[in-house]
Amino acid sequence: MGKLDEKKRMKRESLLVSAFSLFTSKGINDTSISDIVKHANMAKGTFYLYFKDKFDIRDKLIATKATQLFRKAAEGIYYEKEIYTLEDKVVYIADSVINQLDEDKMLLKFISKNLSWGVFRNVLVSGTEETGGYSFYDGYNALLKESGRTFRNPDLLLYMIIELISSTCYHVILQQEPVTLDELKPELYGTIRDMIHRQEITQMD
Amino acid sequence: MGKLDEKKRMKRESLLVSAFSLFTSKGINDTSISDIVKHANMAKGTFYLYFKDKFDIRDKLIATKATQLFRKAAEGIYYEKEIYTLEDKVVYIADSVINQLDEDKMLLKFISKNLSWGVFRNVLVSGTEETGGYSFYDGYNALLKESGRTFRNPDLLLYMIIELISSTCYHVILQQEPVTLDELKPELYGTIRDMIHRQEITQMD
Amino acid sequence: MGKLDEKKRMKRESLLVSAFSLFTSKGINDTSISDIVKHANMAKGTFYLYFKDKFDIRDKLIATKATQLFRKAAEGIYYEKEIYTLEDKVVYIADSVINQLDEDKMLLKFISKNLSWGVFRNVLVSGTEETGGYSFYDGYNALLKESGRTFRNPDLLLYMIIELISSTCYHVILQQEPVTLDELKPELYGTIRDMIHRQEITQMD
Amino acid sequence: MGKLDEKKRMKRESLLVSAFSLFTSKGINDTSISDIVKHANMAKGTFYLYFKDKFDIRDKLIATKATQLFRKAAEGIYYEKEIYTLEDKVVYIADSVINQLDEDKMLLKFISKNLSWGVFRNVLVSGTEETGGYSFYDGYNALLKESGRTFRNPDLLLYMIIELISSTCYHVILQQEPVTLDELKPELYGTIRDMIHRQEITQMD
DNA sequence: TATGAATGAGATTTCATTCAT
DNA sequence: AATGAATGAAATCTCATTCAT
Repeated sequence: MGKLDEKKRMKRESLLVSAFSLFTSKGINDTSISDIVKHANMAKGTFYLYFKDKFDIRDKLIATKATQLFRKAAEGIYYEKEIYTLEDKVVYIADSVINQLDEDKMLLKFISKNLSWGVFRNVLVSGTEETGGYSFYDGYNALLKESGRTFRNPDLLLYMIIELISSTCYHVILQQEPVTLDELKPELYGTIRDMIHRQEITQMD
Repeated sequence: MGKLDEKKRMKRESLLVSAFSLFTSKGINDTSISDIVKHANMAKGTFYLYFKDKFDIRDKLIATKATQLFRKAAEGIYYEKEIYTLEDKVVYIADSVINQLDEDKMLLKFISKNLSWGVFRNVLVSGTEETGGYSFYDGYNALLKESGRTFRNPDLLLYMIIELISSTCYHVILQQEPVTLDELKPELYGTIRDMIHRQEITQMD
Repeated sequence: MGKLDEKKRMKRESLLVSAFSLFTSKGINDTSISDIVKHANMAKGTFYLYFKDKFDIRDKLIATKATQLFRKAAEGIYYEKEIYTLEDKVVYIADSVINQLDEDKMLLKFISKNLSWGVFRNVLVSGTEETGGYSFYDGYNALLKESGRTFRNPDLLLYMIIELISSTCYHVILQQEPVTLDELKPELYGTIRDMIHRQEITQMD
Repeated sequence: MGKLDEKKRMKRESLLVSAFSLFTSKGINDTSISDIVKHANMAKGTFYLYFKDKFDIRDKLIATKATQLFRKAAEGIYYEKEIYTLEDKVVYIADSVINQLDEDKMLLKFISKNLSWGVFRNVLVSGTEETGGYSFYDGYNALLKESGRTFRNPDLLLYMIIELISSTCYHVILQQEPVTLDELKPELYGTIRDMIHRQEITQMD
């Protein structure tokens, strides 16, 4: 991580920035490696010193961007005093993620088109070079434990929440269809609370 | 529909079949028009007599496949005697769709990668040449009316149900991750029931 | 000529009209036979019943159009009373041709791009199906004879006049460069008179 | 000019040579980029490193060839002792150009089919990469000034001379029709002298 | 490390022409 | 005579990847 000297890190960063900019504006299919290096003011061959191909740089980008997104959302919770229940915390994080995506629609497009559960696990569960060692998954499990409550299948719960959010928000944010984001939010957060409740194992079970 | 003579209909059908087969096995990006016509045993130029380009044939395919899927699910309900409540009916249809996709994983891949809410509306709401005039949307609204109950935003309800199903089932069916389909189903159907309940306007509202 | 029944003549005419319209608006290279038949509301195969290929129909068009152009110019001279000298007559005809082309720039483009001296001879010297038996060349020679004067090489004279006119007028009419048509005309007509004078054999020669 | 390293200059030159050879033998329309690179022993993609498309290479060729043609003609005049009048000088240059074209009929075909007044201005008036900074137009104006005489519209004079030469010589050189080149020359040069005379402003004007 | 010229396979698309109906 | 579906050769252009410098 700290091994690469500064100059090399800058080149790599520059390629990532260019690729993100082009992927989100023209789409991955219509972005060529030529485009990326031209945008980054480098020679074509240089690309291959840092990345294997277009899909390699795409995956590195998703890791970086998704990590930033979730880290920022999770960090915010420390500054909030009045959030006590698990439900409130999960909804708080969800809301933060959604608001970030609403403000950065390019990011939304990019993440939604490319973030699959498979990639998600790789990115958020285990730290990679891109994530800087941060693991959202660990944070989620800490939240559950902290609450002192028990859940049947925490992985499934997380999975369903994430899929529900990402799938419903995409069109709503980009097209305001079939409802606006403000109309969607209460239903969405209500449903998330229901999901948590449904998964809880009470003493009576 | 009856306008095109049989031979032309067969050619067109043959191209659709070939395209579907290749799209699902190699992916749309890695399927060329050359591949499609070769697979269909035709000359390259023939493709352009029937479709504008690769995206045109893709859209026609989605329309066809999605319509078949939903129609089959909705039809089944007529043969079931013991389903009375709206919740039961919706879950029955969802279950039918999921089972079809579980049995035809190629179809699942294709639909999931390409069925957006935008396309969905075009396909299921209004009849096109591909749908043969069938409208799933009309059927859904009939179901609601039939139940005698009132809902705040039926469109939003349908949107959320469809997005939840399609997003959660994709990885579960294809990768059995993070749970198996049998483990997912009760949670999913429970959540769908919660969603319907949540949207209902009772006299006390 | 009168052999073809009316229906067939109409089809042929329709193809010629469509081709001229497309050739002048999009250029010959960018006009396909498909375009022509589509514009003429016919089936593709029909084209080949009347013409061999694109160049065949082009040549027929040039013949028709060039003949009309020169015939109209030459006819006008009969209605003019005050034109006596050969020079005046030639300039009169030249002026008429130029004015026709100035008024119909599509025609100018088409003729200039396609009328070579080789084609010109075929078209204007000997009557073809397209020219309806009219020969401008005969008319020209009659003019010379009528004047009672003798010229070294009447063919060369005609050739030089036609080439000078067609080459200088093209850009001037279309681009008004390097001068306007009104500025060009006196120089052009003066030069034509010089040419005639230069070619005349006087008794002193 | 000295910027591109030798190897690149050679490749580019090789493409120009191949294109010229094919354009003049088969015509531009019937020459494909495939033909050009095959003839130049290169890969197809290489063409696009040097030229935008077929029309780009054509324009570059015209510029190069036309410049060479006029430069050579204008240079010759310095070695001639016995040429004093403006008329003699212009006729000398015209004769040189015509003789060059007579000796290189491929060049004649290519230039005549493609050299329009618009292109001519771009090529001969202002120096481009292809012309190496040489401007025939400047040389022409210097000739006029040198003569101490005044002309109404020097641009028009040049335009008419060039158009007359290029249009009359094409068929005569290639087909010996309607006269041979030797028969054409005296008429042509006589007419050029008339044109110059006609444009001169004498004190009596 | 970095460069960028060169490659050539391959994708898309057009279109003149044929021929069965 | 007229049609128009089918053909498949051919044209244009792109682009990932290599490699000599």
